[in-house]
Amino acid sequence: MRSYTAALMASRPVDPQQSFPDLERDVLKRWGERDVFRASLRLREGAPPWVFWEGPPTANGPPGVHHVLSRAFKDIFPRYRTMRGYLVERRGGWDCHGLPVEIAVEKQLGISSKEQIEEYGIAEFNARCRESVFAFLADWNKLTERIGFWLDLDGAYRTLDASYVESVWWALKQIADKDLLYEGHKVVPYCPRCGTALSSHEVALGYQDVVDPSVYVRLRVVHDGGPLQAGDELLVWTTTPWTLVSNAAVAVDPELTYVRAKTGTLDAPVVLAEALVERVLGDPGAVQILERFPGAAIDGVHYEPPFGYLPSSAYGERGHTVLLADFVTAQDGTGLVHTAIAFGEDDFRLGAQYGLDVVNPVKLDGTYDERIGRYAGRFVKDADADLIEDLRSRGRLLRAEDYEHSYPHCWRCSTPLLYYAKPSWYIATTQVDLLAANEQVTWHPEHIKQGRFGRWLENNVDWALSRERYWGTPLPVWRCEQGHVTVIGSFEELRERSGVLLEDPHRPYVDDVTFDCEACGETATRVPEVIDVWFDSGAMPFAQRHEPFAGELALDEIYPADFICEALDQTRGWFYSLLAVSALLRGPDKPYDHVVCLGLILDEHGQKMSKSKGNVVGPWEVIDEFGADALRWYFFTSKQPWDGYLFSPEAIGEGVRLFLRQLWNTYAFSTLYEPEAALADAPATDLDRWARSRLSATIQTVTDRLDAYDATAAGRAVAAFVDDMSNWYVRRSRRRFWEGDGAAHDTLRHCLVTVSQLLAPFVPFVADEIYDNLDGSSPSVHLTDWPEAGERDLELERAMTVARETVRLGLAARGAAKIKVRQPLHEAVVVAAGPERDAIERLADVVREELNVRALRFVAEAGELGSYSLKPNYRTLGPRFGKAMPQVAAAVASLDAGHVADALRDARPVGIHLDGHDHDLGADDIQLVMAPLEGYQLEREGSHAVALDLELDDGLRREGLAREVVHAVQGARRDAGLDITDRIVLTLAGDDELLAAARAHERYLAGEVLAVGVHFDGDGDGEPASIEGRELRISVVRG
RNA sequence: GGGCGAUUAGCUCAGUCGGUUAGAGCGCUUCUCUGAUAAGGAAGAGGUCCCAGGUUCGAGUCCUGGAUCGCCCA
Repeated sequence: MRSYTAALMASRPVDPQQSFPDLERDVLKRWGERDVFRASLRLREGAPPWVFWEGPPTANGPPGVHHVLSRAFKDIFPRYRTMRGYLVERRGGWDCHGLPVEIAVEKQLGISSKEQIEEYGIAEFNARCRESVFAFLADWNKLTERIGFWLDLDGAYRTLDASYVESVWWALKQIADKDLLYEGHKVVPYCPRCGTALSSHEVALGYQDVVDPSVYVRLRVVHDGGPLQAGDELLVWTTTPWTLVSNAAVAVDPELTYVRAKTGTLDAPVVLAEALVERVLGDPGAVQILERFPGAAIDGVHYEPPFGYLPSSAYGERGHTVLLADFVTAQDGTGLVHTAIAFGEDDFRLGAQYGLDVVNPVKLDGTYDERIGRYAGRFVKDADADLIEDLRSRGRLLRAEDYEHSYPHCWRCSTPLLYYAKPSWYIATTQVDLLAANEQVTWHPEHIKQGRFGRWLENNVDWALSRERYWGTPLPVWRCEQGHVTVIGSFEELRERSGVLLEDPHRPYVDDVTFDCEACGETATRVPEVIDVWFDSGAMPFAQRHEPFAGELALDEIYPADFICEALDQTRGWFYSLLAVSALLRGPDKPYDHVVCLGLILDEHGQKMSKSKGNVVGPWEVIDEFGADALRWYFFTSKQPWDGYLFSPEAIGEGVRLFLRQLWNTYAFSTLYEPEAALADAPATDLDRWARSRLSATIQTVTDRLDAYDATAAGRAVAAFVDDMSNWYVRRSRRRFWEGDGAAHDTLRHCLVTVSQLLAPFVPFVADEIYDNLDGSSPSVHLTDWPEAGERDLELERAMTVARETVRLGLAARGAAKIKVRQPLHEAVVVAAGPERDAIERLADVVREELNVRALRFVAEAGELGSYSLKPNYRTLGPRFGKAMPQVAAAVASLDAGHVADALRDARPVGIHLDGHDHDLGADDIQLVMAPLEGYQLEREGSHAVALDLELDDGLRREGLAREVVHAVQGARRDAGLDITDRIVLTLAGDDELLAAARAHERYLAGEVLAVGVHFDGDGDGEPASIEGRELRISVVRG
């Protein structure tokens, strides 16, 4: 066992009022001076690696408190693993490309369209993007450092670097070589303002509740056919009237039942799904059903389109006819679905199935082209009202109303998205087994795997990769006029073909590079698109190292990461792109092992934080007031992180008061007293052994929970131990510290130093300060090895639990009797038997002192103080007796309690009779419960009770008064502003009985108040005090 | 409309394998202790464990349905 005596002498004095933010700034300085982060990596050189990947944020906006959340969790596990002996490299990274950056620059420039960007010049525009993307880099770095997130910021990877781009190209080439990169003509969510298609994860970011028109349109049947006659009207429903101008067909479910119905208000019969008659036409009594038939019966029926701008022939043979489809439902609308091939995914598929031609009369800026007559040039969404009016005036409208629903908008500019058939480059992620890769990942919380993420992967569609934008990794696809496609996988390959070695691979420079097509010799030029930024981030594992060009690590040495951590919104973002890129390149092996998935941060009322609501709590205001440790501690321990947080400064302050202050004060106390030479080798007590055993238990729990990525339970276990130290170990051991007991000092020091190690991953600043002052044998706690749990003394731990319970009961009894703890009493009578009694006897001194009684008397029989009643233990008996439990309970209740108590004490079984069989019950099966006798002041719980002898004799009363005098003098010391270790000369005057009591216990009094001299001849001008109505005058002079 | 999650004291949260009388902290009331602690201790008030069914000897816990909230998707 190590002695801390030497270290003690060297320890700095500790300010109990220490400001944590100030302390943290000092610790940061020390880390800098001692180069601790780098030292922690050097220390583990050659050790087995434990791989962490930083999901790159974009630094073009200031970091918020939710970034502190993810950065706190990105820090705790790497710190822990480092202490466990792994080499944990932590490279920072920045996501540099993408629309957010372009939007910000557009705002700066006061422009808002692609034309304006090209007018401005792509080279200059991208140069501005390059600057703007790091506009808040300093803020990010400052915050990262301030919260103690150890990350290699100098060596951070950047997705805009040429080396990074080249690795991304390499990956795309690999994918193309597997025939998984293709250009498709698909309906994509498209932002007409940004002029680009959006990926599904981008669409997910922009759903808004909006009110759209909901229109029911009547389409006149042209020829008799099947159950229908010319002039009948097909009813279709849509919430996008602007697509009606390019209506190409009507879809029905072949198996659904439709009706031809006559209403009171319309001349012609109408056609719709039977199930929707009432919803669409109202009062069913006023509707006459003429025919009922399945949808298949009207296959091929011709109708007049709602608008005549585009002739049926434009769509081919089946233009403006009824088609059979599998996506029609009778959930809403009419059961007949308006189909505009260019503007819906289902529509497009159906059109392809029936061989309809794609006709798209909407230009890329979202306005109608010249084919749409009077609407040409108008933004489609703005034309809705006029189109509806047009239908109404021509008798084609059944009804138009408002319809509130959630509709996707552009996540950056809030423009409503259009679904739009466009050529676009895809990665065939449906051809790789993403589910198999996910299967091997361990998610925290578990349900993400099969739930949110797994369900989403099951419905995975091909990855729409291309963006018709400027600031991004250029799609490395060149195409000649013959349409031959060449995918370039490196700068060197491009140089070989074109003779150009790119310095900057971005647009517009890369756009100028051409070469002769290998297949036909014609000139190949690059396609104009850049790629989805999520592909950039998904390529981060190898691109951050410029692999495979650097040639240091193979893919299977790079993958998988041991740990990644991001917020829940990344299920469709980085979690997906990492998984997909890995699966595309290396198959179904897991890309990452453990994922901690964090929840959202809401304000204290559960509202989203937003600038417009003014409820945003910034990271700096919290850190400046409470410190980074406080914020970290809150995130780690206030709740399970994936459930999200109701965030308020008050909640953080509570953690400071209840945990950090308690820890700090315990630490400060440990530096107040020095061991006396004579007591340096004092023997360890049960209390010492208890503290060390509890420490071992805590090490076990914290290690176990951190291994399971459960910071919450781990942190709470440390807090519980710190509370045990502060409110029990130190409280019960104070006198030993005053006296200079070496064993007590060593125990407390050992516990605190070990706690500082356990806390190092959680609250790295306070932990390091405590370690540095109390031990300091290493330059930082973060350079130490994680503590090993020592042996535990389970019997002693259990005994202490019983003893503390006994104290609690005794104090409750005092409270009930209104006898202050200062007043000593003769004895406490404890009812306990067997191991409980052994436990209390073993720790009798602790119990006596805490209760301030001279003696403990044990009563094994309940009879003297109360009587036992019996209760069955359902937990043990339930599984054994099952349905018979009610009879067992009755049998137990009818046993003689005294007899059972005797039997159980002697470890003899108790028999009950049930259904003609005898059963033996043991001590675990029956609980003895105290029932009090009348007339006794006692507190009981379970089988265990404490009663107090309240009789006072003169001796006890004098001692009680002496304690009151001590209490009063301590108050006077404090009022006089003395340090707690100052010696005094004490002069008392006043009530004779008080003075007599003080005189009788003079040595005790002097010892307690650190008096080097006590005089009882005061002249009455000391500080007045009143004890039980008696007057005392106290004068205190520093001695 | 679908998926996932949540709902336990005024507030923030625990609650293991289904087991007796559901816990902690904060806040509140009363009392108390103090030679580290703006702390600690005791007592009190505060609960239809979202609702309704079901399974079970026994349900906060398992099942089914529903409500509300959040996120995601249509």
